[in-house]
Amino acid sequence: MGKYHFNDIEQKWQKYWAKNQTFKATNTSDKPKYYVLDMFPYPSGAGLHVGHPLGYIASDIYARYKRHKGFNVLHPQGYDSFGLPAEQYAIQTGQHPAKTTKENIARYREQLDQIGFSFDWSREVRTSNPDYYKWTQWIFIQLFESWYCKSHEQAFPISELVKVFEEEGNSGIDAKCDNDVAIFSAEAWNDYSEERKERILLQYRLTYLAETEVNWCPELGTVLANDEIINGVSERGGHPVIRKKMLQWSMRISAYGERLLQGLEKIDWSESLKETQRNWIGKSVGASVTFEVISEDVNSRGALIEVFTTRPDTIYGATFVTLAPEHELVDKITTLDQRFEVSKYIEATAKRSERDRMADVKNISGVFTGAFAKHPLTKERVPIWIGDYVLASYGTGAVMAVPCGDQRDYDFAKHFDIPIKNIFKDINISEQAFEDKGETVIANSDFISDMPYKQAFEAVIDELEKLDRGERKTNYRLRDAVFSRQRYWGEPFPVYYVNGLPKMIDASHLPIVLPEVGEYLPTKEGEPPLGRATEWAWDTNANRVVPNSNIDHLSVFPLELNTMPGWAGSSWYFFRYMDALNEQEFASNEAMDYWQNVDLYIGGSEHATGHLLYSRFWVKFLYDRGLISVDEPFKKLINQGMILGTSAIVYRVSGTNTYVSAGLKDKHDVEELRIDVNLVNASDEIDLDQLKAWQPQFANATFELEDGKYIVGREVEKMSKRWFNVVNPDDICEQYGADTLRMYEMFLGPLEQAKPWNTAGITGVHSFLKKMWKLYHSGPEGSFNASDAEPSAESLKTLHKTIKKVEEDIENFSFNTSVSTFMIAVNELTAQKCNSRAILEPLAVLISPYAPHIAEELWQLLGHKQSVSTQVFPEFQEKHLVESTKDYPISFNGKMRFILPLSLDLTKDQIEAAVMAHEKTQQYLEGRTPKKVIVVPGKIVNVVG
RNA sequence: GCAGAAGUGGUGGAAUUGGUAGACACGUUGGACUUAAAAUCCAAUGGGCAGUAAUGCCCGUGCGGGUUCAAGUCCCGCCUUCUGUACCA
Repeated sequence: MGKYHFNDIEQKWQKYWAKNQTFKATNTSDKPKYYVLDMFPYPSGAGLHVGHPLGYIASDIYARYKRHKGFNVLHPQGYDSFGLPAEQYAIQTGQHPAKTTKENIARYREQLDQIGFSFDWSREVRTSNPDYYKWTQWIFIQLFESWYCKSHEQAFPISELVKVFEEEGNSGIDAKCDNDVAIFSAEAWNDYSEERKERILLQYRLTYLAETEVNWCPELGTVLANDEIINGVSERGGHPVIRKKMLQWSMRISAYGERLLQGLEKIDWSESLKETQRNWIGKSVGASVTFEVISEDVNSRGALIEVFTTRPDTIYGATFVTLAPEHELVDKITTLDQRFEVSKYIEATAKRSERDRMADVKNISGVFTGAFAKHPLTKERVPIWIGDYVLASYGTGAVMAVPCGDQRDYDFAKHFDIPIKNIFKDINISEQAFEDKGETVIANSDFISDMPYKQAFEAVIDELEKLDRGERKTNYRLRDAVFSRQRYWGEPFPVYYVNGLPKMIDASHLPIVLPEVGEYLPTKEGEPPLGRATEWAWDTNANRVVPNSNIDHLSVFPLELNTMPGWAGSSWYFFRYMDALNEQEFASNEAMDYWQNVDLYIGGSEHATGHLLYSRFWVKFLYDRGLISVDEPFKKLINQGMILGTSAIVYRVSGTNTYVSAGLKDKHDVEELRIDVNLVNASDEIDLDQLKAWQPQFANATFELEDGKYIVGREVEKMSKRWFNVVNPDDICEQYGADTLRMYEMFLGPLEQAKPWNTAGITGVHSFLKKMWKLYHSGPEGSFNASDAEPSAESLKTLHKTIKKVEEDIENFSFNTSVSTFMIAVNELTAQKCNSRAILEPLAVLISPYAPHIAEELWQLLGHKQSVSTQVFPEFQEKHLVESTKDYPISFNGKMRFILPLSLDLTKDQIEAAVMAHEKTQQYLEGRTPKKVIVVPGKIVNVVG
């Protein structure tokens, strides 16, 4: 006894919590609810590093704090366990991904438990478990069975759409659907074959099968989403990505563009994150304008080119039209004599990957089609060009080029010597385009001349509408999300094909379980890995999966070979926690009505345009269909900053096996190599024996030392296995304990800030906990000592200012400063020789969110039978400050402040300045009484309100 | 280019509504204890000047201006760094 044995204490209490299910949340309670969620981890083979728990510690502190405040807290955890790394490991080793995933999860769980989180593990979810992905498949079916009505801005069942088609046809429907849907009458619809009806409905469904141009990564053998591509190469592995057309499932997220944008207004997220989503949605308001193709050729005459512009006011400056190389009209309008040039150009751009195209944006390239279009207002003939600066995927894939008002059009026109017409009054455009709107008035533009931007903008659209040559239009950058992946380790689709048409399996037969395959690679024919499954066909009579050999296309049909992307399972998991064991529904209405949505969500900002956007989309959809009662998933969101690694670098003299210490590297031509940071001590010195044992290349190397030491260089970068800079929490827990780790991670700096991991300061936090222990063990030979004596006023003041500060810190998520507050409190109480229960008890409760294990132990020593974690702490509920103002004689309620001269040894200047200030502010103070006075010795009295 | 965030000691970082800048911690230095080391405890620690000393004065929050009795904090103009995004018409 007497000494702070953190390892014993921590194990003891972790066992206690598990055994007593201390943190199990109930779905019914008289208490107010609070839902604290972490972004669930992908269980990678490398295990947790010290960066992972940062956000979990913060949310755990908040969850524990809310329990003390009297809330019924839901604080669950689970695993996002489908994903590429397990699959790639399976490809290399032949091990089933389910097996490695299970092992990795076991390791994660062990590491998480060791840190003492207050998770309710009875609600754990794993996205790769059939009883979970059953509901992911179910939601997919709901999306398939829905369409989006733009006039109501809401999703409805597809059956209602069919009813309208049967009665009125589709001309009155304002739906978010494919662009090329033909208009039909009710009679026509009723005469269509079932197959044709299905094909039409597919154009309306919220998830639909379509030939889409996708980002195909040959190396990974899969399709990637836009946000999985960084600078034209795959996020994972950095492999090149090319564009390719494939039949894919897509999600009509574009239907929700406006609502996803509007919804940002009512949620408490950081401004930068909201801004990222706004940019991603990319709303721009403008007009669509139609240009008619004029040519002698009968084929192309009268063809209409639709362009989108945000600057209809500049329409009189349009001197040509540019099409994207992939534009569908290119082939049709190109004249005979330009045909060779055009096809050569298209071939050349198609070969270039997106990456290359992005890499040389400076190079202007394009080709003339030979065709002309009629300007809708001037009726003049303008040439039609093709240029790869126009993107097929944005707007209509065509632009009206206004060289005087757009720098890209300007550069293009200069390069190809196309006329530039100036339509801005008193603006010189001989050097560059004039892109500021509203800075000048329009000139040289018929009826809109002399109008300012806004007026011209409206006038042009009105005129175009009159001529039926354009209309007001809002364009979104947000594109539909491809939902098919050519992978094994993901959710199978509940889909089979009849004559190439997709059919949903009835929800009562879910889950459709991932089949076994011999290998996890695509087939020789280029089919996804599920193409290797021998038992992967759907028997519509038996309603079960049967061997492929039974396929007869009469009652047994092939199943979908793609799987769902990683974001499928993570887009709704926060509802599953509310009722994780429910076998009848994805969660019961009672559970969802009680928990509503996530009050506090903590996770990394890298999910800004992926998970966080898709989740909002699915939630809005589920809300539309009446399946849930909230339309935003996460009320408050905090992005914890990344903990960076500090890599250690050795310097090898080029072409040799000699390594020089960091101070000598400038004298040689050296290569930098990263070595395991665990071989280096706090003063950057390597243990050479360990290094030699670490990798064979160092065993026989020679080392040039400085002062008998080999000093490494340092580089702060992302913690990653490949930089050998990963620090595991296990070692820290063993050496200092979980409570130290928790407090130290908080002490490192503001939660949202990225910061390098550095163990240098950890002893400060650790010795604080030892001092804390000692405060409660002030008896002989360090024995436990608490008295029932009245606490001193001084100690009460220390306690209460600590309560106040810690509460404010937690509410503001500035956990780093509370650690300091605790240190000051313990120092003060130690100096006061305080051993009063009235102080020691609340202090233990107060620190328990941060250092739960030591708090439990002290709480028990104080004679309590119940866990400190379950205590509702009244002092947290009502601020309860000992009168700290009694040092100050005056009290004051107003917000004004004034300054007076106080002591006689002020200089004449000081007195004059102060008196002047006093007089100036005196008038504001009429009728007010000062609240608090700060005395600056010998100088000035400062009165603060 | 656009958008967002941030620049404070040797280091990580504190600083309510503008009110003693540098809390707290690391590191460093000195001291106590010890045969010694570790551990622990105590003291000093932004820079400069004056003084034996207590102490006093001056300068200091990226740079240049401004508002104010008072600016790390507010305003204007720059510089730098990080993060996201980008031929978005």
